[in-house]
Amino acid sequence: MAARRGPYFCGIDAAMDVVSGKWKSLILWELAEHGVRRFAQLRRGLPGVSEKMLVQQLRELEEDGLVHREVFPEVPPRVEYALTEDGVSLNEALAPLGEWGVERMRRIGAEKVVYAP
Amino acid sequence: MAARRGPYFCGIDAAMDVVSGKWKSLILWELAEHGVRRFAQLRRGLPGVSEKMLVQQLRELEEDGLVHREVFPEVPPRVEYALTEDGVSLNEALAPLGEWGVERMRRIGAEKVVYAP
DNA sequence: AGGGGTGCTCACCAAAAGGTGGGTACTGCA
DNA sequence: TGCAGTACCCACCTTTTGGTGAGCACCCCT
Repeated sequence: MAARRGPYFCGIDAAMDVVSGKWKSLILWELAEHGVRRFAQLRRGLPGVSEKMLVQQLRELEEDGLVHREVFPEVPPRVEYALTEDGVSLNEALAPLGEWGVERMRRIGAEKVVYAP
Repeated sequence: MAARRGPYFCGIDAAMDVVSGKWKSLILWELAEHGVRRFAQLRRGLPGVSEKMLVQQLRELEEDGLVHREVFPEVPPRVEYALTEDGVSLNEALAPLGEWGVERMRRIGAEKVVYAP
C-alpha cells in the first residue's frame, strides 16, 4: 500500500506521506549515493533491513514514482533500482533536513550505525 | 515515547525520527504560522486530530526540544505552545520538502483538506 | 548430496501507532 | 440543574507497520 494520495493538509503532509516508512529515506539516499543498485547491494548497504521490508518499501517507492525498477530477463534474476527524476528532486528537497539531522546528532550525542560497506 | 535518539544511519534518519508521527509536521507548521497557540487553537487548526493524539504528539515534540510548552497558573487552565529555536530551524529545513510536496499534489491531482479556520 | 548466488512470496505474529469513549478539576452563565 | 469554556488523563481497542521463518525457481560449483 503506497502513499494515500490525499486529502492532504499541505505540501509537507503530502511529502511526508510519500517518504514515511522505516527504510524509505535510507533507500533513497543509498540510491542517490550509488546511482544504480541491485537488490542485494541495497540490502548490504542497509544493515538490519530484512528482505521482506526491503521489497515492500521498494515496491511502494516504485508505485509512488520515486524509484525505477528494471527487470532483466536473466537467470539468476537481475533487478536494478535507480531514482526517478522525481526521486532525485525529492532527495534534493530532503538535503536540508538531513543537514539539520546531522546537527542534531552532534548536539544530542547520538550514535551512528556502524557497518563495513 | 519521543524519538529514539540513535543509533542513526545518517542525518536524515535522525531528522525523520524526530518528525515522524501523523500530526507532528502539521503541528510544527501550525505553530510556525501563528507563533503562539493554545491547545484548543491548535486543535481547531488541525481538523480530525483527537485531543489524545494532539496531547501525545505535543508532548513528544516538547521532549525532543522542538516545542516550548508554557503553563500559566490560572483557572481555567491556560497552556501555550510555541516553537523553540530548534523547532524553527527544523521548519526551515522542512520548507523545501513542503514545496516538493505542493508540486506533487498538483501533479497527482491530490485533494486538499478543506476547513474553515 | 551439499553449498553458493539471484530476487523474491507467503503465512503468521509482535509491536507500534492511532483512535474512542469515558472521565477529571475549575470557572462562568442561563 | 444544565451548558459553555480551559487542558488534559485513563482504559481499552483497532489499525498499521515492521518483522520472522518458512518457502520458491533457476543457475553454478564442490
